[in-house]
Amino acid sequence: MATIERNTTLAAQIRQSLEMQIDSKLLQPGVKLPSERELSELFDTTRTTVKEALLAMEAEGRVYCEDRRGWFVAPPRLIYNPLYRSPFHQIVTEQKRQLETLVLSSRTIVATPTLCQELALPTLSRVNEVTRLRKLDGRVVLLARHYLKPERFPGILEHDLSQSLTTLYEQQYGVRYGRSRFEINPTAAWGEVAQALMLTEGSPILLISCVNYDQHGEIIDCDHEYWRHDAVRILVDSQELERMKANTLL
Amino acid sequence: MATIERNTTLAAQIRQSLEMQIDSKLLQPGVKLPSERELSELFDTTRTTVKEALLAMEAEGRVYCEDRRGWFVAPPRLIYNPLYRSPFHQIVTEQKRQLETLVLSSRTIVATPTLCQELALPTLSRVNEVTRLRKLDGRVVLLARHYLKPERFPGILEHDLSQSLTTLYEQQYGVRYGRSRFEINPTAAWGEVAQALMLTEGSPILLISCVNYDQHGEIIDCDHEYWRHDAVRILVDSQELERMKANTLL
DNA sequence: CAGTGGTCTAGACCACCAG
DNA sequence: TGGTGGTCTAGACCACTGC
Repeated sequence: MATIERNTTLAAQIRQSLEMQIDSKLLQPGVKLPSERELSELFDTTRTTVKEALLAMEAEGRVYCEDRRGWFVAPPRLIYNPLYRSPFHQIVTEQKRQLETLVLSSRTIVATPTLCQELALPTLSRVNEVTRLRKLDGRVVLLARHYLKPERFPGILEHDLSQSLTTLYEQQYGVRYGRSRFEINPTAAWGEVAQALMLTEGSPILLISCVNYDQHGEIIDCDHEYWRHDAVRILVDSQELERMKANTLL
Repeated sequence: MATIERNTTLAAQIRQSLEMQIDSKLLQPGVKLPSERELSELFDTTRTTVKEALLAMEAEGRVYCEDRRGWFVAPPRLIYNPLYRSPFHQIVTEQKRQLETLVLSSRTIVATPTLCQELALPTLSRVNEVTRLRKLDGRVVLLARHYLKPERFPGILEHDLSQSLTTLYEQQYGVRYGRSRFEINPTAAWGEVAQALMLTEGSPILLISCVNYDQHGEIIDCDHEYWRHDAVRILVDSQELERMKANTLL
């Protein structure tokens, strides 16, 4: 919550002013803020200073920016447990939110060295790559690239890949997730990633990389998830893991 | 790795130029970059543009800024598993790095509503708060605030709190960590946190909140860890958890 | 085509840090 | 005290979006 404070900098005053509007629900999640130019007139300053305030609020996850579209009030973060490999759709609906999945591409490629290492493959192996964009309540929040071992999922690229891969694995191939391992890196978005997430080049994002194993401990696939950093909150409970295990192995 | 590309923007060219120097080890981790003014002359541009390039590199974790001190080449990230509650000193030395811990304050306070909830305490309970600053290879990377249930650790504030709390708990109070639960929030640094981490107000950071339970499933303590976002890489393996459990419970 | 943010210029004054 | 980044001004042109 924003509190009234004596603050030295102009940018801090702009921030507080906007935060008070947001806290008081006068500015609702998803609503577009006035343009940088309008704000700079409102606060009798320049775009540079307004932008500085907005960037700090963006870092905090209070507002977000869509490239050349404008600034918006950030909705609540999605709570996400990367170890909990249930269908993503389910995770989202349990939080009473709406998911949309777009398949950007699906193809077979030669694995990069990093991928070979992650999937424990010999060099120059081929892998299936599926790139999907996910929208939360209509907003782009996640670009996910899945890399599958082709021999485990023959012909999978012919299926409808906008559905849950978890379900597809299980129903079509009898493969279920067992243990998994993930890594979180705060980093920046460039090129395609920035474009897909509608971010400016160099914006901070969260990169979550998962490696998944089946019920027999064999590697199934891995994925690289590029998240808008304000859209997610990671939550991991070691106890929940026990329950998951019970569910998976029985 | 930076590759030579035709890039449109000046800021991107500055970035690539600096990244090439870093990749080629001409600029070693920890080394100070030329001042913003020098760089702007070097690249025949203004401080604004130089700063834009530096901020993007900071988001990526290639460089970092110390408030009013200058810009430095970022050292490799520390690999950190928040579920793995072994002495932090051990985690750091295993990665052949050097840890320094400074106790900033230790006192008894009235728990905030958030804290009461996290620790499952009645409202207006008192808790012991220990604030510590941690340096990795001489660089401030983490401000950690621990909140302990006072009745579990009578007189703990009299001990030397710059040592491992894990060890202190076990040796002085016979308390060992069992399960735990953590949460990761990308957010921004304000006030004391920004100051302690030598960050500009509003810089992006990673907030990791942990709640820890003892071997009997009772809550022991929780902590709020404010990390410089470029200093850490979270890694969690569900299998490792099994081993941990075996170690803790036997 | 009007409006948006993205990028960039060429300065200025300040607080703070280090020698 | 000289040099650093922090903050801020008052503009400009551009690429792209959305009507």
